[in-house]
Formats: sequence, structure tokens, C-alpha cells
Amino acid sequence: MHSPAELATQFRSMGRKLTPQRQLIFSLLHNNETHPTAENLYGIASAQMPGISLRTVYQTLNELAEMGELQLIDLGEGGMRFDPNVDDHHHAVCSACGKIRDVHVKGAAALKPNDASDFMVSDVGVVFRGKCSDCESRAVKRSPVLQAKVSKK
Amino acid sequence: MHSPAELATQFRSMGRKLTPQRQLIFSLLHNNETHPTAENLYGIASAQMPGISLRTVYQTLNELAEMGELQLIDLGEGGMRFDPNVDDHHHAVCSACGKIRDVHVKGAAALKPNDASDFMVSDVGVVFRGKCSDCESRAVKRSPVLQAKVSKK
DNA sequence: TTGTTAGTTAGCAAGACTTGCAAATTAGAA
DNA sequence: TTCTAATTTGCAAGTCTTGCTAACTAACAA
Repeated sequence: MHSPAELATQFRSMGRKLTPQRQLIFSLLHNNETHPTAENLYGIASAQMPGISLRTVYQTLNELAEMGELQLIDLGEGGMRFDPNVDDHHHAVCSACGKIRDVHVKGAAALKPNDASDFMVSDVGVVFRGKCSDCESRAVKRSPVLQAKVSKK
Repeated sequence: MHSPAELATQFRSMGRKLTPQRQLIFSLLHNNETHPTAENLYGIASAQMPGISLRTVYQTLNELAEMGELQLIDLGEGGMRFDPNVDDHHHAVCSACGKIRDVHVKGAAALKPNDASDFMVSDVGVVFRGKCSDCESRAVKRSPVLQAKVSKK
């Protein structure tokens, strides 16, 4: 995604208006690597601009997506995620905490269906599921406790 | 997914009942490569068993998924898809007709995030987007017509 | 065959997420 | 400052899925 200032210029050059709501959303997305949902952004936006509506958040996000400034990701967890990183990359999802991380995958672009030579591939998406280091170490540390709890039953 | 007969045995051994509704759904899923939605299956099931409820279809599908007999796939197109093929495989989605095809990808299991060595991968999913051969050839054939239409505007 | 009962089904309400709509508001140009 | 098209709000509605519960029935024993 371009910087808030660049987006402002771009919006105006398209005959669109630069509203405070849009500026706020631009700034919230800038360098945002949390892959927020619309609701997430709405929560943060509301704190800084009471009264902003969830509808506006959705609207602006959709506009940015149409402009190619945002990537929409749906990982099947109920709710679209918005990623201001539109470079070629993939995602790793922690099954414990749900956090999504951008990752790069060597050779992903060269992947091909083994048994569908007649399919014209235009895009390849890779999703890793597993545990992030935080959750992994937490699981190890808690392991004895959990066992104790189980044995108490 | 196991055969309808095997599923029947499995259900009974779990203290579950083998209802006509379940049998029908088992049979509809057997060797089904269309990646149907719950609504799709409900439509077909209704024709053969008027009165069956969508609720029952969802319920049975969820049970099968919990038993590991079904893979749930969400390709972000509004609606979960159910795949009786639970072998290790991936998917190719046609952006024109929406059809989903099972594909195998050599080397997919060996993929690793390039820049997230601390992430413990337990599963890798690959989704190809593009055009299936039907849509591809159709697009080529129609191309002159479409151009004519455009120039008329 | 009949009775018993735990497991199921059907139907509707409701929940989560997203979009459509229309009235009120406002950014940006003159 | 004035004007107008773009925007924002708030709510209704749409889609997909699940919760709830009364009525029903498969499975089993007598």
C-alpha cells in the first residue's frame, strides 16, 4: 500500500474526497502487519474518532482493495482480513493464537498442478498452518501444569 | 471418505444411528468430486427425499468432518465446500466458472516459509487460481464476438 | 411384536459478517 | 461564501451457519 500522503493524492486525482475518516483509515493501515478485520480497524478507529461508522470502514477498505492498495485474505475463520502488503507473498497462520504472518516462499511461483496440465494458472497461494514461536514455547512451558490438571480429574 | 457401508458401520460403532437422511448424504458424497456446498447437497438431497432439512445436511456434514471423513475448504467465495477426498492434495479454482478441482503438487509438503524459521509448520495448503480448459477455450472462441460488442458501444 | 429411550430431525430464530439504501452531511471547486 | 457531487451514517436486509427444542425414530431388549 502507498503511504497515506500518496493515497490522498491518488484519491483526489480520481475525483474522490479526502475525508478525515479516510485519512484515519489510511494511517491505521500504513505499515500494519496485523492483518486486521474490518471490525478490528473499526475498534481502533472509533477510539480516535468516536462516531465513525463500521459502514465507512468497510467502504474505504473495499475502495482500497479495488485500487489494488490492499489484499483481501480469507482464511476461513469468519471475517475477511485486510493486508496492506500487496507484494507477492504468502501467509502463515498460528492455529493457537490465530495470528497471521506474512511470509515469503522460495519456489512458490513455480508450483504447478501435477495432474492438471490443462489448467491455466494465474496465481498461486500458499498458506502454512502451525504454531508461531510464542505459542509453541508457551505450550511447552504449560505442559506440566496441564498434565496436573488432567490427572486431578 | 470411506464407503457408505463403512460409514454406516462406523456410525453405529460410535453409538450413533443410521438414519435414512444420513445414508442419503453418505451416498451423495461418495466419489463426489464437485466440492459441493451444503446448499448444493441439500438441493440434490431434497429431490430424492422431500422434506429433508438443510439443518440436517449441515449437521451430518459437520459430523463427517469431525470424524475426519471430510475436508472443509473455504476459498473465500461465501460458503464452505465439502471434499470427501481427505488424501493429501490441493485445489485449483477456475475464476470463470468457479469449479474447483483436486490437484496434486509435487514438492508442496516440502515448502517452508523463507523468513519465519521459528514457525512450526504442521500443514501446507496450496490454491491455484486461473482458468480451467473449458473456460479457456470458450474465452478464445468468444473473443471476436466480445470485441464486436465492445466496439458497438 | 412391542416398549423404551437415547439419538435425530425439522423448523425457526438468531448470530456473524457484509452490503444496500436514503437522508443528512461535507470536501473541494468556483 | 455558495454550490454540488461525493461521502458518511444508521439501519434494514442478505447470506451462510448454528442454537434450540418439540416431535420423531433407530436400535435394542423383553
